[in-house]
Amino acid sequence: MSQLNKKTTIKDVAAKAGVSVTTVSQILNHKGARFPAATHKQVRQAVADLGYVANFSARNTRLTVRRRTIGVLVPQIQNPFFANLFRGIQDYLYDQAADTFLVSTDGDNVKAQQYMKQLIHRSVDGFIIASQLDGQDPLLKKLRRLRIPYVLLDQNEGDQAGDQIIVNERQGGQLVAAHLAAVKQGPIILVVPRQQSANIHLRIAAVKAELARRQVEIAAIYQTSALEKSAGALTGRQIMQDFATAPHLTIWAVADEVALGIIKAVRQARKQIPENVKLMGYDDTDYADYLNLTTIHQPVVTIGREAAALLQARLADPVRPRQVIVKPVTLVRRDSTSDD
Amino acid sequence: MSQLNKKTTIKDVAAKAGVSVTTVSQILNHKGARFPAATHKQVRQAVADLGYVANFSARNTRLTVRRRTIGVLVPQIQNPFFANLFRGIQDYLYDQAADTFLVSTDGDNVKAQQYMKQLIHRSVDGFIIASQLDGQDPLLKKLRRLRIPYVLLDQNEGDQAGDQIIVNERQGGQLVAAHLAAVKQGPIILVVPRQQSANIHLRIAAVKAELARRQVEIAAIYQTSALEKSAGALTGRQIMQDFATAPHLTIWAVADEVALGIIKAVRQARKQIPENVKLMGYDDTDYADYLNLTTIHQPVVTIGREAAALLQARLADPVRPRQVIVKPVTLVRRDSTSDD
DNA sequence: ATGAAAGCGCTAACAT
DNA sequence: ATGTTAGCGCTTTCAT
Repeated sequence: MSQLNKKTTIKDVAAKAGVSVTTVSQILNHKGARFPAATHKQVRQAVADLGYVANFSARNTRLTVRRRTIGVLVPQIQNPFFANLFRGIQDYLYDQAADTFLVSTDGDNVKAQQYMKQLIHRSVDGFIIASQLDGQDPLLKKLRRLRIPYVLLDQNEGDQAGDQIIVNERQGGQLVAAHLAAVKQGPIILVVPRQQSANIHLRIAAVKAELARRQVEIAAIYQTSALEKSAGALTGRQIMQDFATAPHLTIWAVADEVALGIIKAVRQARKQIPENVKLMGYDDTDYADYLNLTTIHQPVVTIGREAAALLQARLADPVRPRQVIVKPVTLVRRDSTSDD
Repeated sequence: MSQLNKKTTIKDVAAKAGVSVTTVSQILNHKGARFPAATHKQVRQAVADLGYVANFSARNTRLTVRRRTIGVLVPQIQNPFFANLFRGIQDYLYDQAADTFLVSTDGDNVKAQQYMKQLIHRSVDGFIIASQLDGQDPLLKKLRRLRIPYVLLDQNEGDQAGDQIIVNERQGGQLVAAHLAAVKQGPIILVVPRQQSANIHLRIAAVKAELARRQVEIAAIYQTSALEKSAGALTGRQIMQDFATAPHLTIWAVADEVALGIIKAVRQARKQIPENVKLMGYDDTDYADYLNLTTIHQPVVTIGREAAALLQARLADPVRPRQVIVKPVTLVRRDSTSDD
């Protein structure tokens, strides 16, 4: 059988085909027009027989136009929001001759740092970062120092260097507030994360401001430990306990995943949505439609595609003016806030 | 400012530090014990000043132990089942000095083929394949020809070459049937995919066999076009229409995502789960718990980790005997099949 | 303690 | 139509 380790090289192919390595290289790179069909055939045959694949690294040392490599950093790939973001990115890059290393940081910052370091060592051409990072984050500082371009998603401040795609959080917050005011039933409760990234902070501030403008009172604001279902369920249980005697409640959760946890808590408290509790989320995750959850739609697949496009443009022209794209959001009404 | 294109090389660093490239290389690769601290400092300083990162490809041409690269193929990263699988894989590989290219094939076989081709050209060391592929699939044939190792997930036959992790579908099917028999209320309906991969086929066959053994009748079997929420909803609507007059139904869906679509259809038909419809899924996706869906638990994160371990072992020893690991499943009872 | 030189597998310029 | 040679950026051997 075949040797255990030694990969077959272009030399082996050349020897087997009875030609020089140049001939093999040229033909395999579609620059062998001058060689007769017979030579092509011999070479192809030898390649097939030996199962030869050119060494990627060796090729790259000489090649001028290389296939690009992109690093993608998301906080949680299990969250369908980020899964769809990734789809959008892959969608675009697929046609653009680039491959993506995906890193799901899962709240582990040390891991994220180390992974990033690895990807940098891999000569990754650029990054798309959806994990919340402060502009002063050592990771971003490092990227800037190394002049590795990156596109930041959903972080409205703190970084003045990278291209960005942000969502109109002010508009989103206003839509939330207006809808809460319209469907309001019993006390209004907001569920927000303890740690607030810039964009989430803006979102919440906009909700508060618009409710205040409409003179609608907020009964309570609960802090949840993470933007995850389990954290939402915990907070939801607390709410149902604290407001056990209230026949009606109106709750807004900062993200659909959190709302999903609250749905569970409401059910466990043997209350009904929307009869007893009107619930609203944010993101319009794949699941919102199936859970009948009123929410704010973010065009996440599009955002992924545009982020990839932004990065690609930046790679092509490192000195083009910095771009910040703002995407609008829309309200999606579903039964979780309906009247009956 | 810095030049537009030219990356800084080890030569630039050497020049700036006033030493030879050898010295730089040695120090940067932690083989510079013999150099005095002063030299180290100069080199590090030059590296920092220039923002130097060693060219990955150039390094790799000489390096003996390289960081590994793994390709991961999943049908749909938005499905939390596969997102968690990926987490398991990344979890394990992270410590094992390997990085993963993720490809979500999204039912596009042409795209999958082309992506694979790219990854092969990238000298990917091995693949973990969760996309359903026939053993005769050209993709697998190619991998075998090129002697690139791969681990197949969840495909019980058709391939005798790669290591595999499979789930005990027979056991799963029996658990489903036993539970259906126990909670049965009205006609029993199965929802299965039109295209059945080997493992899904086994699962369904086991359900049928066990129901037959228990002399429990299946009222109808519906075929759904894909293992997706939207397909499930479509089929669910059809069921609710066909059985509009039945006060009670018992439905098993081949996957949680499909069950989720059915939940929506049931709700739209203004029926209640579990009062009117007892519903059961398969997979125990993150969402099943939040939707109160009775289902069969597959230890997916573990499967991901073990798949990665299997591949790593194979890379370390290409001639070790072929491994096939069978994982057990468990029934998870929730309210969607409860009594009241 | 340091560097010159060889060589990794490949592509490309330059003969022939 | 084909091969010889240089060189990519790096690591490693071997002198000094």
